[in-house]
Parts: sequence; structure tokens; C-alpha cells
Amino acid sequence: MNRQATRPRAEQGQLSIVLVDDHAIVRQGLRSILDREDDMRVVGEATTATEARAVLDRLRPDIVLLDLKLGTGSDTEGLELCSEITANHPEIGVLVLTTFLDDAYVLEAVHRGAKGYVIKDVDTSALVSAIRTVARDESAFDSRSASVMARSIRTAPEEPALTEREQGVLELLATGLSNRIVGERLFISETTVKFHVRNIMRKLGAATRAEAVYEASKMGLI
Amino acid sequence: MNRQATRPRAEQGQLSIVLVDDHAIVRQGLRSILDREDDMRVVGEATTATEARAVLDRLRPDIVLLDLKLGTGSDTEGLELCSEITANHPEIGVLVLTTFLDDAYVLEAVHRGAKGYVIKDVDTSALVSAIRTVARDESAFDSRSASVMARSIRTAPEEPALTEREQGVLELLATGLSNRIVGERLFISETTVKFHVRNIMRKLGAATRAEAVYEASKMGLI
DNA sequence: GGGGTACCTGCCCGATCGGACAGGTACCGC
DNA sequence: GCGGTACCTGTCCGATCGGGCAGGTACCCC
Repeated sequence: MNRQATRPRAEQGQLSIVLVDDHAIVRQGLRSILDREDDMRVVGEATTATEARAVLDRLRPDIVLLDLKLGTGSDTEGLELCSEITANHPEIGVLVLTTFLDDAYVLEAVHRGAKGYVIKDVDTSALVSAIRTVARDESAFDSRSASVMARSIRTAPEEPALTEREQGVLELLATGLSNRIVGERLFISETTVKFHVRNIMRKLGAATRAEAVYEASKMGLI
Repeated sequence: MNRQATRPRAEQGQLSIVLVDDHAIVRQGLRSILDREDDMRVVGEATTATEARAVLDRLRPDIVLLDLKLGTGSDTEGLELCSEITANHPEIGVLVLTTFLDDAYVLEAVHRGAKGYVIKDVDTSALVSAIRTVARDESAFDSRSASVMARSIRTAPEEPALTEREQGVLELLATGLSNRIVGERLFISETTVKFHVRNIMRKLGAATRAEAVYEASKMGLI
């Protein structure tokens, strides 16, 4: 790989990088790829969010390669970590490097300040170049996550955003309960349940409760 | 890592290994881990099923580390490859090494002759030991996939196993179509659709179409 | 031939749904 | 106070669903 004209900001002219990923295999692979680049240096690793907080506080790297899916803890732990890093250490560039492309995750990561989003099946040169891009404080999104963002912008106007009540009704719908029974469970009238069901269907663009449940399930709402 | 008593069957007393994975990072990580073991040797790599067929025919390794999720092609491409390898080269040990634990995938892989199933977030020593286990023609399943198999055996009697027709009906249900419209789409009568819908609900243990769609969505049927 | 399965169809009926009306309370920000 | 939102309730009605009944064809395996 040829050197780039840009100059990183780390101590000896090298980009310092921390890896946050719960897969030893992946960390090993990244190390071995990045160690070949003489302007990059992997200075630390973390396997959990807690570990990452400590490591980043101490090492203050230029770049964090962050896998959103950390084995331990909740699904959103990686996203929360992402927020924290960009809030507490705005000088650190967060490059999300994860396995699957999930529309919601891409957008969420961007909201939370990630400077790039790359899927793990990119080839090594694309990854290395994404890191250099983030180091220049530019955005590095692979073509697929970029198209997710573009689609989100095009279709952004209409956001589902269910209310708490609707969420509760939706969850009971998914278990196959009738409006009357849902009402009994939530201590509201059947009429009110029908009211909420209609709003849920409208917000999710569904024609029937079955489709609403399907869409909600796809979107991870239930 | 200490040597094992068992003797592998490769040419110079080494286990020959082929990696099949579409992620360059993962291949790199595996290489760098396995190259440290003096009784193992990575002799080839493949990123697609087609490539894997050619590589395996030529190299006949002792072990294949196979990622079921190959970027290109259908979701089942990895599984089909698994069948082919065990059918055409029964002497090759297939160790599935994949990212997520999916009950259906574990069971399917076992059916198709995989000798082991390991999730990528295992630590390196567990992986190395799984490879040695498969080389001895024994089974190497991590605790989680083993428990999936155990659960499947316990709950095996009742399997959903939708028929093709039911699958087709289910997919249209999820899009919010009524029985009548589903019938029009599939060129069958509304009565027949109702017949299938009832069978789907029975098999999935659902009381309504909405619950059926939810369960199916959770199980990855749609 | 018998048994199993997937598949297809009809009729009937009560329960439920989806939607269109028309109301109400409570809280919050300007 | 006024607008906005979330929430709650009712009545009416046609369409749809869920389930019980009874039948059919075709295929494969033993």
C-alpha cells in the first residue's frame, strides 16, 4: 500500500488506533492488517464497553474501530459507547466496523457521532483507507451504508415513533390477543384498543394488524 | 499451547486447513492465529462457494473452516456447500465457524454433515482445540450450539415445518392481505387460503394470523 | 390395496376487525 | 387562552376472520 499525503496527528506521526470488538479472531485479523501499515499503530484493545471506556480514557487514540455488537450486555451497548466517546473525547474518530448492515444501526450510529460505518466484509485496502479518511476528520461510509443514509433522507419525513400506549397494545397484538382481551389486560375499553390499533397501523403503513406486527417485528419494535 | 497426543493425517504430520470466509479480516485473523500452532497449516482460502469447490477439489485439506454466511449468493449457499463437501469428500472435516448463533443454522449444519459449530467470538485456544477435535473425527460444538442441539432433541417431536403452500400464504399474510386477495394472488380459492391459514396457526401455536406472523418473523421464516 | 401427505373446495355461523362518525380529559408550551 | 398531543370512550356497520362441517384429487411408500 502506498503512503498518503495527509499527516495524522498522533505522537510519532503515526495514527494510534484502539480496537473494540468481542471477537478475538477479528481483533487478531485487524492487528495483523493494520500492523502492515507503517503510519498506523494498534495501541490497545477492548472486548466490552466497560473495558473500552477505561482504555480510551487512558490511551486517547486517534481512531477507535468499534463493533456495535458487543457480546455482553444489551444490543445498544455499542451505540451507547459510541455516544459517550464522541461526547467525552470529540477528538477521537469513531469508525464503526460491524458485521451486518442494519438500517437502524447505521442511522443510530451516525446520530451518535460515528464518523464512519464499514461492514466487516470489505477488503483490507478499503478498511485502511476508511481509517485514513476518518483520521482526516472526514466521513467514511461504504457504499451500502451510504445508500442507507440516502434512503433515510428520502423517506425521512414519515417516522413511525409509536407512543407508549401504542407500544403496549402492539406487544399484546403480537401475542394474538383480540381487542377485547387487550383492553382487559391494559384496563382500557375495547374501543380504545381499536383506536390505538388503527393508529399503529397508520404509523407503520400496514393494512391489517398482521402486517403491523410483521413490520414492527422487522423494525425491532417488539 | 501444548501439543496433543493424537496424530493428524496431513502430509508432514501437519493438519492442513482451508479457510472459507468472505471477510478478509477474519481470514487474516485466522491465519495469524493458526500459523502460531506448529501442527497446523493454512493451505488455502476461498471467499465464495464456487471458489471453495475448486480449492477443496485441488487441495483436499484435513479441515475446512467454513463461514455459513458467504456474502454472495443466497443465504443457504454455505449450507449447500457444507452438504457437498461431506458428500464428495467425506475425509474432510467441516468445522462451521460463523458469527451468530441461529438455532436453525446449527441444526441444518449438523444435518448436512458439519463435525463442529463454533461461534467467532470464542477465544483462540478454544478454536484451536476445536480444530484438533474435528481432526480426530470427533464433534466440536461450543456450549451454546450444543445446547441448541439438546433443546432441539428435547422439543423435536413438535416441528413447525410449513409446507411450500403454507409458506407462500404466510408471506402474503405478513403483507396484510386478506384471505380473498391471497387467494387471487395464488390462484386458489378463499376457502383454501383459510384452510392453510388455520394450519399455519396450528403449527406455529398461534391464535390469530397476527401472532402467527410474529412467531414466523421471530423464527426467521419470513 | 391401504395409509400417509399435501393440496384443494364448498357451506355455515358467530366473533372479530377496520373504519367512520362524534365526543371527552389532561398536560404542556407559547 | 389556544393549539398541540396523548389518551380515553361511545355507536354503528359492512367486511373479514376463525372454526366446524363435509367433501374431493394426486402422489408416494409399504
